[in-house]
Parts: sequence; C-alpha cells; structure tokens
Amino acid sequence: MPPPLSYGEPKPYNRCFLSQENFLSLEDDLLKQRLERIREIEALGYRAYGHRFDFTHTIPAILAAYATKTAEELLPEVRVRVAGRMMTVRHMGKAGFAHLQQNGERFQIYVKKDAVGERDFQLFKLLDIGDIVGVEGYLFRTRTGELSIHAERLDFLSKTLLSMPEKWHGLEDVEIRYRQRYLDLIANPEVRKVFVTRARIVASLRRQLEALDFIDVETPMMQPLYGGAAARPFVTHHNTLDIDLYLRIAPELYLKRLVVGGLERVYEINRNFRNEGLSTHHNPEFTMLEFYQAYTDYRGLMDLTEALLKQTALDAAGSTDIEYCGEHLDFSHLERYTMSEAIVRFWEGDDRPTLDDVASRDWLLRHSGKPTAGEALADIFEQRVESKLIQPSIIYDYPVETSPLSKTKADDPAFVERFEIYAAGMELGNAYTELNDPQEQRRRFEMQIVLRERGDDEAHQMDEDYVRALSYAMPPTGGEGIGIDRLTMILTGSRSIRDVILFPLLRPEGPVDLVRSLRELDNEAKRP
RNA sequence: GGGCCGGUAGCUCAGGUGGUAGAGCAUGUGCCUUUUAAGCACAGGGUCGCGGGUUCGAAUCCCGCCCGGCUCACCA
Repeated sequence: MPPPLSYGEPKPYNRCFLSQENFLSLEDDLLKQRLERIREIEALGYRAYGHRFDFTHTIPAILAAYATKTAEELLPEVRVRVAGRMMTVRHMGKAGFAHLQQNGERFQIYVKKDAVGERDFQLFKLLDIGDIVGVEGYLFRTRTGELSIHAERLDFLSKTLLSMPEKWHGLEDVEIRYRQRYLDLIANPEVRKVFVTRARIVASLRRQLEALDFIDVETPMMQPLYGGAAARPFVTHHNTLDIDLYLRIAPELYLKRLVVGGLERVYEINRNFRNEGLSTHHNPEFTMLEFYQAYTDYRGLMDLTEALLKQTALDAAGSTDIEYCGEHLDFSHLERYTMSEAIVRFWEGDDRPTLDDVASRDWLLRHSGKPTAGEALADIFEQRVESKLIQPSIIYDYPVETSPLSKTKADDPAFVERFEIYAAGMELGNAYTELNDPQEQRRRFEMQIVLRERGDDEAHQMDEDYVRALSYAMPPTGGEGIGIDRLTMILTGSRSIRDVILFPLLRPEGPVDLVRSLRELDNEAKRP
C-alpha cells in the first residue's frame, strides 16, 4: 500500500500503469463497481440520482391500511406507488424479491420479468442493497402469506456508493453508531423509535404548557455573563464587538427578566452548554425545559411537575408504569421527602441517623468534609441517597449555601424553598421559589464572588443588570428546569445519554479516506 | 484525569499462549419466475487501530500512543 496522500502532493504512482485489479482495496473496488453501475443504470435510460417521485402511499401507510387484509380482500387490485431504500434482495433468475424500507418500516416487492418488462428487469438486476427506488404495482399476498407489491414498474431514485451494514446483526459498533447516526437510523429501527419518542416528549410538554398559557420564548445562548447554574462555561468570541461571550449554562436569569417584564408564564426548551466531563449521564450540550410561573411557589410547582411528568409518560410511552433497566418506575405520582427525611429514610448501614442527627451541625460536619452544615447536608445527600432514589421523587428544602437564586423558607433561613426531581437514581429537574428581593440577591451574588475569589470557578458572577431587573419588582415566582435528555432516557429505556442525543459529542475521528478515493476514481474515469 | 475492557475483511464475529489469518453476511461471475438470514457452484477482498522494542520471525509478547465503551472523580 502506498502511504496516504495529502491533498496538494503529486502522486507518487499511477494506478493505471499498475494495471492490477487487486491492487485496489476492497472499498475502492466496491466504489469502482458502484460508479460503473451508475453508468450502466444511465445506459438503460434512468437517472442515477432521480428527481421527484409522486407516491400514493408511504410504506407505514400501506401497512396500516392493508396489513390485516386477506388475499381476497385485496381484490379488486389495490394499486400503489411507493419509494424506499432496498434493504434485502433475493434474485431468482427471471424474478426476485426485495424489501424496501421507509420511515423505519419494510415492505416486500416482487419483481417478475414478465410483469415489469425487459428494461425495468435489467435495472432490478443492477440494484444494490441501499439503493433508493420507486415501485408501482398492485398489492398481493405471496405463497407464504407476506403482503407484497407485485411490481409493474420500477424507478431509480438514488444510488448508494457504500455498502450497508450486515442485514442480520445490523450496526452494533457504538462508535460508528454515534459518528454516523444516519447509518444507525437505517440499520437499527429501534433507534428511530427513541428519537420519535423524544420528539413526542417535547411535543407533550409544549402542549401541556401552552394549555396553561405559558409562552414559548428564546433567550440568548451567547451571554456576556454566565449564570443560573454552577458550572464551567464554554467561551467564544465575537469579532466585531471584540468581546468574549459564554455559551449559556442556563437561561434562568433571562427568563426571570421576562417575568419582571410581565411575561408571567414563560418557558424555553433549548440547549445549555457546560464545559465538564462526559459520561453516560452528561453530554456537554444538553436540552433543558425551563419554565417560570408568576405568583406560585415551589409547592405549586410540585403539583405542576407531578401532572406534567404523568401526562408526558402517557403521551410518550402510553403508560405511567415505565420499565427502566429492570425497575418499574411509577410516574402516576411523585413521592415527596425533605432532603433531611430522605437521608434518614434511604440511609444504608447500621448507623442510620435520626431527624435530630440530620439537623445537628456536629453530626453533619462529622459525616462530611464540607465546611458548613448546609454544604455537608447536601454532600451527604448526594453521596448516600441520590443513587437510591429509583422511584420518581421530589426532594425538597435545600440548604441555602448551595442555592444562590432561591428564596429562603420563611420559618428557617438556613433552608430554601427548592426541590429536585429524581428518578432511576438520576437528577431530572430542579425547581424553586425564586428569590425576588434585589437586596438579598445582591448579597447572595457577593457571597458567590467570595467563593469565586477562593478559586471556585463555578460560582456565580455578579450580574448587575439582573439585580437591576429585580429592583423593578419581580412578582413572587416559581421556576423549574427539567432535563429533556434524561427524561427521554427514562421514557425510552436508554442507559446512556448518548443514545438519546442524535449526535453526541465525540473526539473528531480523523481523515475519512472516501473523498480521496472518490477524487481518484473520478480522475481515472476522465482520463482518455 | 484514574481503573477495567475492547479495536482482526464493508458489517457481525472467531482465532491467537510467536511461524505473515478464518466463518457468515455483503461483493463479483454463473444457474434459478412466490423467496424471505432464499439456495447451489466458483472467485475477489486483510498495513489483525498506530508507532517503537524483543525475536531468525510479531496479528500474537513488551512499551508508548490513538479511538471507543464501562466505571470512579466532577457535574445536571
């Protein structure tokens, strides 16, 4: 094999002079065959890359309408025109069968030379698995009973140059599945279902929120200051303004400005970006639903959350009983525990604390390395409880230290009116009664700045305009964020967040040799 | 970033305890007018992830690196 070529370099060899067929790699060989096949298809009078095709049915529509019909019920003949990607083919001399796939479903066609004529039959013999074709004919049942199209005409619509994944096992290499999602979608019908369900989840949430008079808004993804969450941001740069901008880690502070402005119920479903590690539960860009409702508090949001999740489960999965990794999750209601109660209840081991223990500063500091009682409480919760919250649950009343944007409880300023939603051991969402006192908000930001100066680069920056906005009076408001990716994981039974994101972030894969091969074969074809 | 596992034909995988590789599908050529993982015959296709080392000889052993998965840390 010659070394790989970079683009501008002169070729150190010329394949024409080598005149060795087997010098070509398999892939080049295949490409060459397919490119030659395009010429043969064109010689028969078809276009290799067709234009419009007017179909009478999609494949799923035919199946929906006729899958249960008997041979007798298909008389008089039902004529159809359909298009699809050829996924299997069985040639038998002067006839053959193939399956076309469209929108995730397959339908068999029967192509008989006597029925389609010489030219279309020549075309049929030239088809490769993966080609996109159109077919016209009538419905019938084969000897083995499969509903099929008895073809009377074939059209050629688009040529595949590369071979499809293996027909029996499909595409299993997860790296190829994520990098070349188009192939994954062709080869693995269940993958398509996951993303259809994801779309249903988003549609369900939008429909429910719209019904409650929430307004769909879009706020900046590129922000001069980042806030609304504790996370490290991505940084980018605007050339004309010559300023650095941050990809948002949350839309929160903008959405609350809108509540100040009188958009009393707003929601946004969009991407957040956090410059952190990747895992089965974390992708650097992820989709959040955030919504804000004036004149409610976290108790009101708990009820709303319960209703939202229940209906979303019904719309997306058809049931509130969701099986996830061997567990039955019941989305018909949400268990509610304070953080302190959850620690007592889900503690594993002999030294189970009492509620008094969990309220004791000494006990808390003995069980965590964190400097304050509140941080210790949150730390202990995360370490010992979070992963055990399998059933959909609400954990409420968070320590003030970890919640710079939440309103404190009237009867206990050490805690804030905040809750998080958990299911399958994962955090699904976060909500609180919004802090709307600008003086208090200013103090909280200043506390964050102290943390930042101590080296915590996830601490909030001072957002002066946000304090200014609150100074115009924000109504009492409840706000909530729900992670769409994680919710989708649960409602589709996906173990990894990468399975619910069409193009999850991966390291770049390096050079793809296909372009070079195509160029060389093109040059070769043009040579006299 | 740490630990563990993996990378062999286009795809799905076997093999290997050192002697330059196999199967099925896919591909090519024949035969076959109701098959369906169609069948039969023949054929082509591999830098065994990359680089280095040990060795007469490395796909196999050693080291480094790249890519991926799981997991821990961090986070939502």
